[in-house]
Amino acid sequence: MLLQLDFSTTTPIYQQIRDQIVQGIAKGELKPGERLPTVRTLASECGINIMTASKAYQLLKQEGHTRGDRRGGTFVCKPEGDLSPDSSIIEALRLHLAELIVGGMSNEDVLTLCKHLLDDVSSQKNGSLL
Amino acid sequence: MLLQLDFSTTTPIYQQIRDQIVQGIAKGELKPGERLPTVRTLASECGINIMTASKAYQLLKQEGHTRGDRRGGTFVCKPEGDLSPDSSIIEALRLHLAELIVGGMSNEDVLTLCKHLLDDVSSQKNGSLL
Amino acid sequence: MLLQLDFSTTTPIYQQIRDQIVQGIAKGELKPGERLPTVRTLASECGINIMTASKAYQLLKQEGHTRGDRRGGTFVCKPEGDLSPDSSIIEALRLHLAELIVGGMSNEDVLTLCKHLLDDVSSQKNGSLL
Amino acid sequence: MLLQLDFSTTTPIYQQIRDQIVQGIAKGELKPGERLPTVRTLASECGINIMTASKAYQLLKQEGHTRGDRRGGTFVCKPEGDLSPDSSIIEALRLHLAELIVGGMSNEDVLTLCKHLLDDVSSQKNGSLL
DNA sequence: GTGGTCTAGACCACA
DNA sequence: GTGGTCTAGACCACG
Repeated sequence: MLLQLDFSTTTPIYQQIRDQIVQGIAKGELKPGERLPTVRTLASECGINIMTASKAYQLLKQEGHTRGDRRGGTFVCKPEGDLSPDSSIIEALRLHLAELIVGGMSNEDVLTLCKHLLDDVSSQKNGSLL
Repeated sequence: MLLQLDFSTTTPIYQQIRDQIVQGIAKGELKPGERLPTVRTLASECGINIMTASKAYQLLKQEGHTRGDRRGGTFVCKPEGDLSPDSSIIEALRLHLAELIVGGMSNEDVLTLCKHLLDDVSSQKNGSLL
Repeated sequence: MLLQLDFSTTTPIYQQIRDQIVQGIAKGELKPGERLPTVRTLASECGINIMTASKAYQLLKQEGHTRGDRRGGTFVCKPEGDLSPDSSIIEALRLHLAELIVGGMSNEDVLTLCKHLLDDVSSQKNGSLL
Repeated sequence: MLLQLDFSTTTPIYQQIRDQIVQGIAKGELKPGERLPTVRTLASECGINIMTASKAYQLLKQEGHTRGDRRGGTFVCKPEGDLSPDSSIIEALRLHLAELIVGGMSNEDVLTLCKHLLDDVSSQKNGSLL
C-alpha cells in the first residue's frame, strides 16, 4: 500500500492520504482488521508533518473507516450503519458526471467508464473471494 | 437558472457558481449561445461581491465553457476538441465510486445510481421531452 | 484586405483593427496613397460600433501610418522620421522571444522562426519589386 | 531578481510581474527548483496589494512556469510537453516584426536585432559565462 | 507563516 | 453599462 502524494495540487495532503486509504479499502488491498502504519512512520516515509498524518488518521477514525486499539494501533474496520450514501458524495458524483457530459461524452460512454472504474475499484473485493 | 449557494461550506463560492453553471449546461438549461447575467446582476442577486462573481466567470471562460464578447456580455459556448476527458475528473470519479462501495453499496446499486444521476443530469439535452 | 476580428480575446477591437492594418502595410497589401474604407463602411462590415472603428483610425493617424485628406478620406502614408524603433516594441519583442525560449525552443529555432515570419510579413514589399 | 513595475501603464501590474519572472526564467536568473518570494514579501517589496501579487503567482502556476508546494512556497519548475509554441505568441511576434518593418527597418536589421535580444534574453541559460 | 478567499468600495478601458 | 483591475483589511485552511 504505497501512497502517491502530490504536493502541487489544491487537494490537502491529509485528504489525499484519507482518499487513498479509502480506495485501498474499497479495492480490498486493505482488509478489515489490518493494521495501518503509525503516524510517525507514515509521516517520515512521505516526508510530511506528523500533524498532517495525524489529521488524516483522525478523519478516517471519525468517518468509521478505522478504529483505535487500546494499545495504540490503528486498524481498518467495517463501517456499520452507513447504508444511506452520504448526500455530499451523491452531489459530487452528479457534478463529475455532468462534467463528463459537458466534455462531450455520451451517456453510454460515461456509463461504460463508470463500469470500468467500478471493476477497477472493487476488483479484489468481489473477485478473489468468489 | 437559479443558483443555490452554501456559504457555510469550505467550497469557495466562485467554485459553487462555476459548478452549477456547468451542470446547467449539461442539463441543457443553459444552451450554447445563451447569454449569462452580468457579473453585477449575478453578484447582487446572490448577495455576493462582484469580484467573487467575476472570478467564477473567469474560471468558466478559462475552461472554455463560456466566451466573453467584447461588445458586452458573457455567453455559453460549445466545447471543442475536449475529446479526452480530463484525468483529474476520472480520478475524482474513481474516488467517489470507491466511497460508495466502501459505504456498503454493491456494484449494481452504484451503477443504477449512476444511471439515474445521468438521466437527471442530461435530461433536456438528450430529449426526454421530445 | 479583410479584417479578422476576434470578439472573445482580451485585445481591444480597435487595437485588432489597427494591428491588422499595420501588418497590411508591412506586407505591401496596403500601399502608400491607397484609400481606406470609411469608418461607417468598416463598422457595418465588421459588425462593430462606429466609435470603435473611429478610434482605430484615430490611432493610425496619430501614429503616422495614415493621414486624413481635405475632402474627408483616410489614406495610407509613409511614416517619416520614425527611424528609431519604439522602445516599447523592443520590450514586447524581448518578452515574446523569452516566452519562446522558456517554451523549450533553442536560440536557433527561434531565429529561423523569426526569419520565416519576416519573409511572410514583408513578402510583397521586398519581393515583387526585385 | 528585482522587479521594475510601471504603475502608469495600462498593462496590469500582475501581468508585469508575470512577464518579468518569465524573462527571469528565460535568462536563467531564476532556475528550476528555485523558490520565489512569498506573495506577502513580494507585495510589500513592490508596494502593491497582496491580491495583486497573488494573481501574478496564480497566472504563473496556471501556465506551468511555477509550482506551488502545499508545504509552503512557490517554486520555479521545468516546462514539460509545451513543445508546440503557443500560436498567440507567434501572432504577437509577427505583429511586432511587422511594426519594425513599417518603422523603416530592413529585414536584416530586424534579424540582427532579434539575434541581440536573444543573446540578452538567454545569456546565462546557454552558458556565455562558462 | 503560507497561500486562498472574501468584502466593500473605487477607478478605468472598452463599446 | 460591461468586464477588468486595484486597494485595504480581514478571515480561514493548511502544514
